[in-house]
Amino acid sequence: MGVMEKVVRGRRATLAETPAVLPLDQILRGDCIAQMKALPAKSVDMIFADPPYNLQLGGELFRPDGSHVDAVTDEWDKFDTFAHYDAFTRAWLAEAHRILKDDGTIWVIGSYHNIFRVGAAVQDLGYWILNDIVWRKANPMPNFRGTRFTNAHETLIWASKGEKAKYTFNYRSMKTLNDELQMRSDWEFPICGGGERLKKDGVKVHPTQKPEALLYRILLACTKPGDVVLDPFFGTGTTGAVAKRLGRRWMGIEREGDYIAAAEERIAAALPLDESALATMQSPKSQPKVAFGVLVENGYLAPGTMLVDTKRRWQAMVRADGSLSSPCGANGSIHKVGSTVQGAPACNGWTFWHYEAEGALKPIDALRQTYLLATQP
Amino acid sequence: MGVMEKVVRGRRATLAETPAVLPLDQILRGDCIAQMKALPAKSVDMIFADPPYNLQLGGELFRPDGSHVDAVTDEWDKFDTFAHYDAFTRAWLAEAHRILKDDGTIWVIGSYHNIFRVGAAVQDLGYWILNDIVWRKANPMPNFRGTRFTNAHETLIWASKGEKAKYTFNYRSMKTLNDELQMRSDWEFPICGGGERLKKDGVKVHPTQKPEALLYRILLACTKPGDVVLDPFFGTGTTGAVAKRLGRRWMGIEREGDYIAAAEERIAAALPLDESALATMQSPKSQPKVAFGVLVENGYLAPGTMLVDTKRRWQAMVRADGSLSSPCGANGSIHKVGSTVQGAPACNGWTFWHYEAEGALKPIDALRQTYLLATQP
DNA sequence: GCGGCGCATGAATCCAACG
DNA sequence: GCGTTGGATTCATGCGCCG
Repeated sequence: MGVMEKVVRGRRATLAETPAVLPLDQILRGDCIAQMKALPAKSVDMIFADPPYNLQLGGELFRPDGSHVDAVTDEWDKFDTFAHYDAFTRAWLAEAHRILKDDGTIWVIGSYHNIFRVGAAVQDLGYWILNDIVWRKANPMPNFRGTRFTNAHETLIWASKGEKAKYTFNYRSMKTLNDELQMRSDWEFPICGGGERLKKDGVKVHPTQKPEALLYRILLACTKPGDVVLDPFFGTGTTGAVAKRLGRRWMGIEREGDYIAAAEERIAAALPLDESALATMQSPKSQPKVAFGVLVENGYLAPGTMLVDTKRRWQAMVRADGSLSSPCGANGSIHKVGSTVQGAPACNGWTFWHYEAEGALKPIDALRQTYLLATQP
Repeated sequence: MGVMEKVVRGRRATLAETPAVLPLDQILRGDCIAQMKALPAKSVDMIFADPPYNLQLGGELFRPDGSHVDAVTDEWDKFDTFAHYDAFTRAWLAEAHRILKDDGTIWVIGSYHNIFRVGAAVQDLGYWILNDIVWRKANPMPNFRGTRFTNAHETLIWASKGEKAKYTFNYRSMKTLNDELQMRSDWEFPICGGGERLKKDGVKVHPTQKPEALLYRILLACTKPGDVVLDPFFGTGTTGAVAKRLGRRWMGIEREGDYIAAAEERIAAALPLDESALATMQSPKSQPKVAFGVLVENGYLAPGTMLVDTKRRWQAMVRADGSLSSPCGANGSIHKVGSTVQGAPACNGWTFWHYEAEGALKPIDALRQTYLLATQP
């Protein structure tokens, strides 16, 4: 379905905000620059871009056990020179700048192979960098030959259209998400795997699928419900799936038919959250801290439930007053018992303790998020 | 004391490695580009650089000729300003490239204001990026206005002189430092404060003094004792103080007299570590090599002994000359036969092949360790 | 059904010395 | 310079099999 058909789908489109010509909630097949050129100026609230990294990999790499490392060798990641990569980068970033609303922002993710070139281009094109964000990978691939530091992170750039531009930043939502501390510029997430990783016949569909948690935090931080999000390197549609879940409108541009097919199936299966769950936190006064005990009081976690850490090395039982009790005799708050059993000076109980749900371990912080989303007006 | 005096001080200087013309363990006063131009080519093992971060925050900016650039905020001049910063960056990076030994490396630290421009320049000048490292600040300054994410990190770039260049990386030291796990690309340190922070009349001497722990890890990872480290933006001399402590030679370039005075006092007070304390975990490859045949010669393993892998899927017989012979016809070194029987591109015979001892399988590498322990003084 | 073990795998710019 | 060879090198996670 091409951009020229100008079809509008979905529920939340508001004429005042969203030009009717936008092909919302669709994947546009083709080259990202050409497709962006067909979109109207100042029509998009946010752009998330995961462009080719230009990895410049050499020969084959083997693990110490002799197994072969499946590298990113796709044609779409190959560029002859830095100059070619720069020209491509500046071309799509310039189109992105034209399409963005004046109060819109752009996110770009990359690694040291490309992010410096991307960042310089972002600045040269007049964008104003608001933050660089580090995605710390909880489980990165090791450096098998012992020749460098483990490459354990990727970098994201967040920028507005210019120095004086206004932009959306849901400060309270981020602070709430971070246990009432300001959200920092370093975020930790696992790489995309398990049930979230799209596979076909047991083989990963896309070599670099991003975790939904990453997009969830970005969209929650920098967009409002109903906002239009464009992903010019859509891949298997993580941006679209999370946007649908969070009640945002989305557009994706992708060249590869296999990726498009996987993305469409995935997004069709995604469930939007309740309207009520989407309200973001507004002011500190209307947003008190959530005590762990409140979750117990409200039935999010039953007294007697056993909590464990991710490695099941320690456990503790939830008591009726919201305190924990461990078999070794430690009692107190989720934070205190967490630090005591570990012998650590401090511990964030919200992320340390996990409960069993649908056969998987989930941090109790997830329950707090559920609670907050459900109770905030 | 100027560079032209060509004084050599200190203990570890080796004529073969360190040209006598280097002004070692000194601060050179003046413009960093001019001072670097006076240093001989290929004479420095490592460069650590903490350049001015940027112009838009009102920091100092100098053109390649050393003249001062007035801060400007006009939109039209922003490009002009970036261009000047880029020219300055490329000028000092080019000199640094000339001064570095072919197996030397460079470190540059920066924030999102400048690091993308620096990184692009590093790549354009032919350096080969080895890692980007994130310094996660344990105690960053909060974002007081609640308009962005807390800027809680800075970025370092580590690069060799070119794609094929060799370089020093003390892998074992880093792994040991990190509790026997590979050192990752994200490091956490507190910002410089407390007794480490240099103050004069209660006021901090330098606005961006770096923590010694950061330099400690960098020098430990990428230099050997006696190596020459240059810091072209010396400031209050963190690089010099740590280099002295770790038994490395250093050179600093700095323009401001106040910084120089503070740095000289600080470095004079720094205590070098003991030789014994400087010893770090060594990679096995820097231990004396032991040929497998030596073990046979010395009776650690008798000719005719059958070796097997851990799962007893393959076996091979030890021959008198230290080669192996497998039933399938493969002959040669322990590595070659190991790779041949597996059909693998490579194999570490020392860990692949096992012998039977007391009813258990032990790797032949254990015999090598025994031999080394028995024969090393 | 549960726990333990083995195996697969992830945006990776991944060797050095010698003849 | 290039081909050959010695030999050094991995962490977290999810899944499936087996006892």
